[in-house]
Amino acid sequence: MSEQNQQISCEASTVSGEAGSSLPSDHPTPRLYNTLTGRVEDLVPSDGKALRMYACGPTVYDYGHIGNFRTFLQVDVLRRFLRLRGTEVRHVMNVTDVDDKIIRNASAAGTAIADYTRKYEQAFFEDLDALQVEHPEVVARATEHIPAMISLIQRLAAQDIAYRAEDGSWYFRIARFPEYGKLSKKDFEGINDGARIDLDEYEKDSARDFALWKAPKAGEHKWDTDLGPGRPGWHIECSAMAMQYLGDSFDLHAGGEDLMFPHHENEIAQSESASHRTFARHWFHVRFLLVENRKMSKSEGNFYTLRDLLLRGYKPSAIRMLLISVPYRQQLNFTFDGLAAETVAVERLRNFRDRVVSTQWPERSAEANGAASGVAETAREAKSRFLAALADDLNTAEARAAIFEMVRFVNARADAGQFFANDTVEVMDALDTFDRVFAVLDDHDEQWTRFTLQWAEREGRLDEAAPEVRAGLELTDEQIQALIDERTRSKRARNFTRADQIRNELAAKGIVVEDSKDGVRWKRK
RNA sequence: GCACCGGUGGCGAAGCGGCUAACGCGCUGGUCUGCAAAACCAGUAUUCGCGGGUUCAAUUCCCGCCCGGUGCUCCA
Repeated sequence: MSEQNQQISCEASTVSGEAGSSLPSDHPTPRLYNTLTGRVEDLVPSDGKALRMYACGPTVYDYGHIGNFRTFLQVDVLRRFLRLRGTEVRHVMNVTDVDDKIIRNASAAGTAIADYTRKYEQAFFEDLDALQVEHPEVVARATEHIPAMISLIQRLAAQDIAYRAEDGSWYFRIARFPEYGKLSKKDFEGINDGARIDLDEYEKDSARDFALWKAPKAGEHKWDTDLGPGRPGWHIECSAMAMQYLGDSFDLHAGGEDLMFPHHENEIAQSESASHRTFARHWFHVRFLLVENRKMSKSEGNFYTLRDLLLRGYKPSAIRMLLISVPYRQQLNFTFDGLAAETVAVERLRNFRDRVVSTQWPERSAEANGAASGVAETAREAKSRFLAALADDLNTAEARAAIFEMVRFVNARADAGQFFANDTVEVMDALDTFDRVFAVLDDHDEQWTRFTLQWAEREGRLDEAAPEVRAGLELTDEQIQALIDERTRSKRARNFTRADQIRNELAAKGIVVEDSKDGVRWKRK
């Protein structure tokens, strides 16, 4: 019924895509698990035009860690997949640039909070770039949306759902929102919270009531507003900005699993109490990752920022590949062995693309015309399997498997002399489709490693960089090429001792040399 | 304690009622190569945490147990 209507409206918006070869059957409707309903459901723009989504962004008080980035990466997979299908995306992300931690850290550093947060906000977007994460259409800073938050609180106050406590803070009256708990599936009916917490201390009517607006403590940064001086609560920030940019009701809200309660539950309570409409129809939660089988934490000593990993010599592409490859609803066990494995896996795909693009493939002869080598068919099949897997609740593991199977098959055909010039189109189409979501084939790794080293130098943290990383970037491309040319001359002169010496020298600096019929290739490991 | 999720080869990880249990990495042997690398071929889990049950048939469904993780406390 409604499902069918959605399908139709969705296809109408798909047609605008450029790829004429893409049949509708190649583009099954994306289905995604919805935390709110507990079911896998179709995900289509409710207005038939753009998918409106809100994703909780970073609190910019420090550098982002790999757990943060798993969430942003999975949201990136979602938006890239939607765009690949031709669905327009309107993606809003907040930047929380005021909260307790920021206020504390800024005052400890003796700087204004804006100066303190600017650095980390910039670093956050640099990290996203390193990981090839597309930027949202709208990035909204909390501190620039105070009036929207005030007016939302006022809407709630007008209904007596928001109330002012004695100290000037404003709270949300949970008793007025009977559906409270519907997202996290918690039942608050039987809870007698007064028995557990000393209410006077909180100046709240009920212990569960949460802060919308916090009265300032002495000397703290504050905004003077119609509600009185203070600063916004965390939850109201997302409600206000989501509603400002996406309307009272929109398609999807995303975030890490820990945000489900209380943050997202509170967002729902605030927003739906104010608007009397469904806030977000679909809720997308990304599970936590483990590091070496333990929860990542500073006390465990397994806490890694993206920059930590880059300084150790791991490539952004491998990190992206690893964090993306395990479907978002599964806990992912991040290990250094796994990261090394993904480095090789990315390498395999890049080698394959190079081979397809740079080889002079024979034209299919007239007599061979009838006998299909199966390459084009396999590529087409791989592409549709890839798309189907992603449409099935973003099964990235299955999706990449389809591409790897194609790679092995095509490599084998090519070795057997059964790959022809006109097969390239289909194979590259499958590969490009893969990469529009996975985004690991273009090599930006060296660029970001270099960038991170420069950053470390500025921050006085160069000693954290692995020696091989620094050594690998010592040689310029020109110097490397000169050595390779010398090696080639030595080889021609059958001076293999010198040739191998050069190869070993380069290898020590992380540069790998490969010979093939089509010439010498080199790359940074 | 209550709630939820997961335990599949050396590692990571799909599959979730019946196909030889994907895929990546690793390892072993081979082809190619001056040697490597890349690529390919062959091999690498008679078995899916443990014990019951349902079924003609279970890794896939149900029950119990063990182990790991998460939430309940402004950490993605």
